[in-house]
Amino acid sequence: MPLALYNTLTRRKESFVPIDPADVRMYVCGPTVYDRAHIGNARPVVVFDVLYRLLKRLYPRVVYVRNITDVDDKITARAAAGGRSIDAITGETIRFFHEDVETLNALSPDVEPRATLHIAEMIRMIERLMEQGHAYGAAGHVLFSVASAPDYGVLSGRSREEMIAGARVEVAPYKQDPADFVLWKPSPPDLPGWDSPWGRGRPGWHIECSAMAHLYLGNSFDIHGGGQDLIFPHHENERAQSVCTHGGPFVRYWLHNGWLMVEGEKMSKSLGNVITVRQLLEQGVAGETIRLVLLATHYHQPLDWTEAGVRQAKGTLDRFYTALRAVADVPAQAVEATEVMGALCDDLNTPRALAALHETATALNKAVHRNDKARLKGELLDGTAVLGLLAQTPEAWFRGGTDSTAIEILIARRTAAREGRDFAEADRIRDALRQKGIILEDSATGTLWRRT
RNA sequence: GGCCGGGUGGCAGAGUGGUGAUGCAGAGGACUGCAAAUCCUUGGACGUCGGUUCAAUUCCGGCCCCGGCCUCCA
Repeated sequence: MPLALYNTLTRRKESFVPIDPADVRMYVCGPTVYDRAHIGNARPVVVFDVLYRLLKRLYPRVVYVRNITDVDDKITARAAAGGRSIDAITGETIRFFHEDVETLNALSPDVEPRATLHIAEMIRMIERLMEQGHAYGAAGHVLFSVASAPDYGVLSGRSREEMIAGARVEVAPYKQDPADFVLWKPSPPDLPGWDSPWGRGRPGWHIECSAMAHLYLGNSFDIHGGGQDLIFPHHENERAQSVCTHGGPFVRYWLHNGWLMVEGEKMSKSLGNVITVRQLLEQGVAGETIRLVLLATHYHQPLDWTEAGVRQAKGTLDRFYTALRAVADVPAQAVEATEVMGALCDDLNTPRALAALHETATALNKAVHRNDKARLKGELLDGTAVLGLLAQTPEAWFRGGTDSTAIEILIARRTAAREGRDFAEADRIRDALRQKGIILEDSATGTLWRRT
């Protein structure tokens, strides 16, 4: 099935043609590890996880690299404020990040390189840029010369003049050109630093991605992803560095996910409405529910995170798991969810894929013949698998973490009451369980229960 | 100020030059002791003003509103 992706570089949806179909390569900007992952961090993780799963179905080999930025002024500031070492903070935050990402059912990337372990590669790249006249030293810094990059600005769609005219930040006096940016900056003894030809210092923000992408994916690769806010300056600068270092094309398809809002407002520290994955989990929102909320809006659109949206995602998963539970005794047939694949191959249209899954669920609920059930069950499971959903059993989804013994005893008592036509007692037991968040469902074959 | 994206029914959210996705919520019905779940039926939309067209929610332009970026925020 042909895949089409919206390419930020051309501002068009294009058919995806890999450089080497036997070795598809993707790089996604990962977290800066100084704090717990919030839902804005979770969005690209989940979105590009779906793309990764899709690519793995379409191509025999996919290499997915997602970096970890573990040197950054925000980390340094956090360390200074909390009186903790940088290593303690980054180590803990990486552990937390992995925990959170696992609850979101995101697959691990093939490579997850840390910036601090690739300083040598960065230095080498900066040296090459200097040799080629794309970079210069000034006041202990090394700066990238934007004027030397022929097509600088094509990714973000802005001219150098516009950027300089619109700049709100004072231009450092040592820059030859106001648009030039830092490749390497000096570090005083109290800040993290590495020895380099330009003295003890630390890398600028963009060079780590250029260096690590080059190391693991080569001069040029297929897909580069990240949040929309990274288009400028991060990806524009990263692209300029890489193109100037290696000559030819860098990335074929640039993909950017939209911004996330909370209850209609921008999510920001100043508004105090930042929601972390951890907070949601502690409130009892399942990781799978979080994942579905993030996939219920097309990745390119802004996503408004709301309580209502969380409830709706939970309801959708209840519906899917209910359909699955009803056919627990029917083995799934191995079929491809072609509607879902078609939707995802159309620029990762997850809402359309979910609509198709709803229709499959309805058909499954209606099916009477065993072979229809087997086929539709297979279709539902295949489609949700690409989306990374329905990864658990209905049993675990509906009852996970609940002590069932007491509930089973009450259900047995209620069944006895019903058999004796004592509906007042039966309803009393049902209401008592409902108070505890347990919903009963009577059927011809017995009484089922689930948590709300 | 410059650049970019968006405005779809009560809500969420796709899509399309001409038969109005999908889900939730609402209404009615089937099933049930009553529920729950499930199934069936059903009302309801394309910010605004113009233009192109036989025909526009869909293409073009103006306007209004919302969001984002503009040197280190995913």
